[in-house]
Amino acid sequence: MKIRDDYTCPLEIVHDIIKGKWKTIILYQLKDGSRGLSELEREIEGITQKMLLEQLRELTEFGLVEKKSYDGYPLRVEYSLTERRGRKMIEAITIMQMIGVDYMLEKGMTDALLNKGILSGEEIERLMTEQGYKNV
Amino acid sequence: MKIRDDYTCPLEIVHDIIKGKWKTIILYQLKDGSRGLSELEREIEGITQKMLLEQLRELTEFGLVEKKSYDGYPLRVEYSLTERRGRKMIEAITIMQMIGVDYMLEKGMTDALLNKGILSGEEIERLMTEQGYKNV
DNA sequence: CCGTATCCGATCCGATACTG
DNA sequence: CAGTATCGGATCGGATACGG
Repeated sequence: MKIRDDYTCPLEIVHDIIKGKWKTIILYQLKDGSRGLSELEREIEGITQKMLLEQLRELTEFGLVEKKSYDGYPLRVEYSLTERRGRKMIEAITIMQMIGVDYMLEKGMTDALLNKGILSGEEIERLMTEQGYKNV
Repeated sequence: MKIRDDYTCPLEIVHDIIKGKWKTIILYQLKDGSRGLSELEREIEGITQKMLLEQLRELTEFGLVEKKSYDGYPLRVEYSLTERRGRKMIEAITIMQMIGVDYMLEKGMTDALLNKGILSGEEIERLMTEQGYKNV
């Protein structure tokens, strides 16, 4: 991606930073520590190597992700969140994920939440009662 | 936009919620109170009526924005943030805006920050010194 | 003032093949 | 294991015209 230099407000940059289908998912995957390319490819369901590299490059350009290469064989590369902006973005993504969870509870999409271990059955039960969402 | 019903993780929904060039800007514009369509059109530089309506509809479908219509002449419609999800999203957007501001400071794009009244000259001076960014 | 419809170039993103 | 190149369908988003 060509980074513009004529942004007129911070939210325009925000858009460029988070746009794309995979950015938030990649960042979230990095929140527990650095990862190699193939690890990410394995952990993120459905992503292709091309998209992964493309989005990682953009995230790096914006200073949210850091890349370290180690020569030798096999090649080793590590991607990780930057302290300054990457960690900060995780704060925002965490809030947004809560909104996503809330949406899924409202629409009764509880299976995915259970399967991915995001919430336990008890937590789902409690939250839905709390919010007045009907079980479907 | 057709809302899917087969999301497998909350971050997929997050993506649908925030994607599009104008969503965060529209939400941010609503943070200080409800707005009519033409007000938003006037306040958001560069947006077309078509995009505005499209994005407002999507934000409404996801429960971040609420729409109230009042019959009569002239027609009056008010868009506002929902307490439950709209306000929550502003928390995330605020964090992301900080990242955008930081990026602009690093790249020396201080004019836009001054012109929009986002930061004062003194604040810019202080932050740049604090972060070790060089004046350009 | 508010909303819909259409056309069309730009961009996104998945598939696939290939290199060090 | 890590990364590049290309192609083509789908989607996005701006311009513009029209309707309630």
